[in-house]
Amino acid sequence: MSAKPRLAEQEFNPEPDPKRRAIVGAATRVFLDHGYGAASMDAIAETAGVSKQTVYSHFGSKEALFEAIIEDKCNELFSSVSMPAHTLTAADGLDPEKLLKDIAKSFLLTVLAAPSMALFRVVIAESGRFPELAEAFYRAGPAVALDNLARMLDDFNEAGTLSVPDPASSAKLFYAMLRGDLYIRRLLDMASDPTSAERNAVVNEAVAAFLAAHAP
Amino acid sequence: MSAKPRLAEQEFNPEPDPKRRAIVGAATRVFLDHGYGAASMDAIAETAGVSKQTVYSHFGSKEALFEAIIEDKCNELFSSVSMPAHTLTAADGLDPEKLLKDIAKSFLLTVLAAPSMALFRVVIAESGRFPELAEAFYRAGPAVALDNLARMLDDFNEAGTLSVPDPASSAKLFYAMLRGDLYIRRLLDMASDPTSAERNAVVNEAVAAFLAAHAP
DNA sequence: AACAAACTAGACTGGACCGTCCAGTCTTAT
DNA sequence: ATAAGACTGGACGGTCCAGTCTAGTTTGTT
Repeated sequence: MSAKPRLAEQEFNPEPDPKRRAIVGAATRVFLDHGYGAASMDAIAETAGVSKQTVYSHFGSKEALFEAIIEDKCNELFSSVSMPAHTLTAADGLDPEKLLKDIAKSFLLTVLAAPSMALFRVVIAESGRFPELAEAFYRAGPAVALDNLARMLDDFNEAGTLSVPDPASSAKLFYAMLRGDLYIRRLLDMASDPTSAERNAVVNEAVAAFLAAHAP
Repeated sequence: MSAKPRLAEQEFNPEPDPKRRAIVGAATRVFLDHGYGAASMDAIAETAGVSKQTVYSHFGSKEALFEAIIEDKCNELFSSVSMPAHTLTAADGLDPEKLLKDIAKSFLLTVLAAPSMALFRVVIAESGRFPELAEAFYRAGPAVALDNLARMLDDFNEAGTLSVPDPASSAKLFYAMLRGDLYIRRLLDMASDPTSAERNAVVNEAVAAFLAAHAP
């Protein structure tokens, strides 16, 4: 009934419902800042500059709004993670070191940034109450990244550039190496958004160790 | 005023106040199960089999109780992590592979178990509201583990058994390798407590890669 | 026995919050 | 003009909870 109260005013919409976008933006900020429990629907409505009733017209409940916001944010944040590897998979004859470094840099740039951290913290905190959100998060992010990297490592293995007998495990190991001390401290909100130099130090050490362990 | 209402009834206490212990136990369960916000003081009092006033006599507020419980649990869980390495540091002439595997197994056994996971989830979730708890967690756990491992790697480096030019960074890398996909899925509450075989698979792969990257 | 400290059970206050309702306004299409 | 539908702003019921208070009971010490 309340799924899509909006009619197709314009099929080629320049802005698909500004109120709805305002609500989504406000809810994203409030939920990611305060967590599910501490976020109030009044605060969301006020932040959006919208009446509370309007919030309930678009999203039926606090739970529904929360789920919509989290899934939205997952897709937004992970779109950069899932895209580039597709184009890279086909490219053979490339330097494994450069490619791994590019992937690692892109990964850390996304994952260590404040929005990803806030999302991850909330998803972890609510994984008990919203297990389906935790799974959606995993499938949209880590699962895709692991899949792409494993496929790429398999290419390198067959090309003889690297020795990767178990691409899936090696892909997991590679990303694990990138989630070092800095990652933990970011999760605990003890470190601020790192500089590219700090990220590169992690990238270089991880890639060097990974290459040493997978020399042909 | 309410810091220590209890007198020194027995200096050599066989059980330092059973009521207090009941409250601590109940609060630990409730806080770790439901998180700070969703935990109610009534539920804690009832679980402890104690009146609410007694809870407030021992711990002045919900915040104070929460902080006490979290710090308690940190010290309890990390006592196993901080102890063994002390005895190992002095032992030279040992096989690095065996030692690293022992450390890794002990680490994963502790860290992937349900109580550590529950604690970590809550600390992450409340790291914004209770930054000092996040820091206490880090200092009692990761910091100690990193310190001990770095010292040990330095010993191996000087003995020539391994090549470790930067022990602190290598220690971080080693623990990072252990926090792989299984760790993430545990954090997201998607995987149940792993079997020793599952843990050992992670250990073997990580130690092999670490040794390859630090061959003398 | 007397007394004080600790405890219990339950009522109570004050406030936050979810979700609903409603009277009235504004926009848009017919 | 009229009608339909979205939105506002505020009030409101019901629930939950932190923390306080009271009156009465247990416990241990002197």
